[in-house]
Amino acid sequence: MKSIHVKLPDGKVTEVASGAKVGELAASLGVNSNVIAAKIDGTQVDLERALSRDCTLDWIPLDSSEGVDILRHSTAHLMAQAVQSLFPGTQVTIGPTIEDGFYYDFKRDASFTPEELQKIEDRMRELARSNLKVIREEMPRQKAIQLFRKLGEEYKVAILEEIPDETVSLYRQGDWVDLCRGPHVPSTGVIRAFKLISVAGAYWRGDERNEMLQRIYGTSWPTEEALREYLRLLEEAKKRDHRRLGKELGLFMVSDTIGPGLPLWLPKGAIVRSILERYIVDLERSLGYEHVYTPQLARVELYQRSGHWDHFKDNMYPPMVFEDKEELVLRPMNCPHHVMIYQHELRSYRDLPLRLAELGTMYRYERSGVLSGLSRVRAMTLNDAHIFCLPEQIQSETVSVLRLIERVYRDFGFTDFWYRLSLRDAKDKGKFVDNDAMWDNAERCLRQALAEVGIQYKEAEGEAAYYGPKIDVQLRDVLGHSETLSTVQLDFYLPERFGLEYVAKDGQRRRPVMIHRGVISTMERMMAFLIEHYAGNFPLWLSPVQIKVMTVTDQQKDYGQKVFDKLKVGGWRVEFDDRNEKLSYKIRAAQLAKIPYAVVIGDREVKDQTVSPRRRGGETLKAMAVEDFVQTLKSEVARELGNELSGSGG
RNA sequence: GCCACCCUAGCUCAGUCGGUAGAGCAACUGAUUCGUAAUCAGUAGGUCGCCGGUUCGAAUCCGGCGGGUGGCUCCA
Repeated sequence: MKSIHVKLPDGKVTEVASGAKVGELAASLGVNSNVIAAKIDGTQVDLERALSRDCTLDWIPLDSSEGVDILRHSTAHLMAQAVQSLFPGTQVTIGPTIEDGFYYDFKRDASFTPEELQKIEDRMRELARSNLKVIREEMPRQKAIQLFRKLGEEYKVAILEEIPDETVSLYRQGDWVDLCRGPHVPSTGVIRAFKLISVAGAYWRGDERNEMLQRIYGTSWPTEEALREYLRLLEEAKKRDHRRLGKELGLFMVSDTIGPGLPLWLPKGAIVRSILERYIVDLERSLGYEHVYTPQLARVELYQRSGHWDHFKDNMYPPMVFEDKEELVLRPMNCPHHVMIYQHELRSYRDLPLRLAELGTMYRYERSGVLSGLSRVRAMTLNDAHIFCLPEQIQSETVSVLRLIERVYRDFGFTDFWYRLSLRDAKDKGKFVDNDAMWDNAERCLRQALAEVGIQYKEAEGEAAYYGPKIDVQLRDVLGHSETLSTVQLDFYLPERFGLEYVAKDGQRRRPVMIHRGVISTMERMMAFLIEHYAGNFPLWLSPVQIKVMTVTDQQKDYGQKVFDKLKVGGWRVEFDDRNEKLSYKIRAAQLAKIPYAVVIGDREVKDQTVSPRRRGGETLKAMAVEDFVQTLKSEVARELGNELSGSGG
């Protein structure tokens, strides 16, 4: 019998008989029983895989990221097995792993009820307990097609018909079989800590023209503790949800009567917003942006000219018609308005780059199913700017926008984000402007800028704007959804459509380039992120109410009022709680309202003409004069602005 | 827009098998004057999302519509 050399993870080389199984080698070496799969020369394999040549071997333990992924995939299989045993006639389609879990899409006429979900979970536990061996089997593709056709699995047949390989692999556990690349856990007994989460509709192959399948989401973990911890984190995340905190803290509301996706900013939310607006406008002005105001209505012709009407109509509200003459639309974007400002006078190359910025309110018709709190709305105010520049300024302008984005994120302490280079889908002719040279050029410019700043990014085909490619910055909300916060879009198209010109050094008329950019997104979405980011505990400089003055008894009302007035006049956002309640009751209320400072006033403070501040969270400061307290506040704000807003760390 | 689920007082939620609504918190009134996360008592508050149907009778059953939630699709 031939023997082969296997290099183990510790670097040692061992000799085994050709044909020995990976799992047998693991057992003979006494490796951790947690190992559920392995990698041969970097390719994942089951423990049942036979070793047939010299190779390098790595173990995949259950609690490694690869191991958990395999576990979840196997759990998806277990669920499909349970579903098909409980509901004969249900067809399987695909069942991949996703972050923190898995799903499987089924074709079944009825949808799954919550009770059925529970039944499925129960059946899964039975199947797991019976510890079925998971067996891989390879067969010619045509034979597999016959097999699944006989089983009535039309979707699997469809998938098989598109697989290029002539040999495919199946996995069997008990009497159940599925088409799958693998690898899988050696037996169902490995699957212990799982939970089915929800049912949802999903289109076959993700195309809404196709039939809708029933998708079941679930999660699976190496241990019960890990599962419990995950479920606990989910609960925690829900408490940070901006929709919940927005309601609890009185920041914003949505009214059915006004309409979905049209949020109202309550006084406290409006304070935060106005501070944010001042922050970004000041920052932009310091960087050479000029702010403008433009109207929210425009003639339809404007958008026909800009191309929005052809490419963006589905997201626009229908026009308002006046006496069959004039048609006006609510604007979905203000780039054409800024184009008009550019064209208002003859521009010289010396005027460029011209950076026009606006906090502009836009209206976009979003399909009802996608609306969500403040992060997905139909009326929104964008932190928008359009940079008109010379072609040779593209890179430096793009770089400075990227630096601005990085600066702002540092200021607010955002760390969980990534860059996406969004490109067109060249096959989708209707969706994107058709001009290959223009797209290629724009794409090259963006790549160069990203390289200059040294930014890592992922590419996404089909995510571009209709007029050009863009760099998007994706942030994750507390529930794990990724949303675009910032964007830099390069546009050769609108300048062409509107015939923009500048007078070059040689006196010739030339065409400028436009860069569309948004840094803090819309005020709505930024607010949503900030609420979740701070879990409602806004830093002092942003907090809608900064201080709550409270008396211990009615005896201190007069002095309390004086303290309150002094702070109010000093420009602090302060409230006075002089209700006839116990101090601890008032403290609790202030804490729940997430107010940074409670200022306690009792007999001692009246006598000494002091205040006793208590920080949100419970830290009590020693009694001090109001003036000293104000100094404390001032230095705290300075520290926040210093650290957060200069980006100097901290 | 599509699939599923949900909608009861300002908020969070009970409400068995159909017999015209209940709690806690908040609000208000009174008592209490109490020093760092809930003092006690009382009062008021709801066309049970809306419209229609079944029924002697509907928060409860059925249908339609609206809104929300989780997904799908879309996402400038």
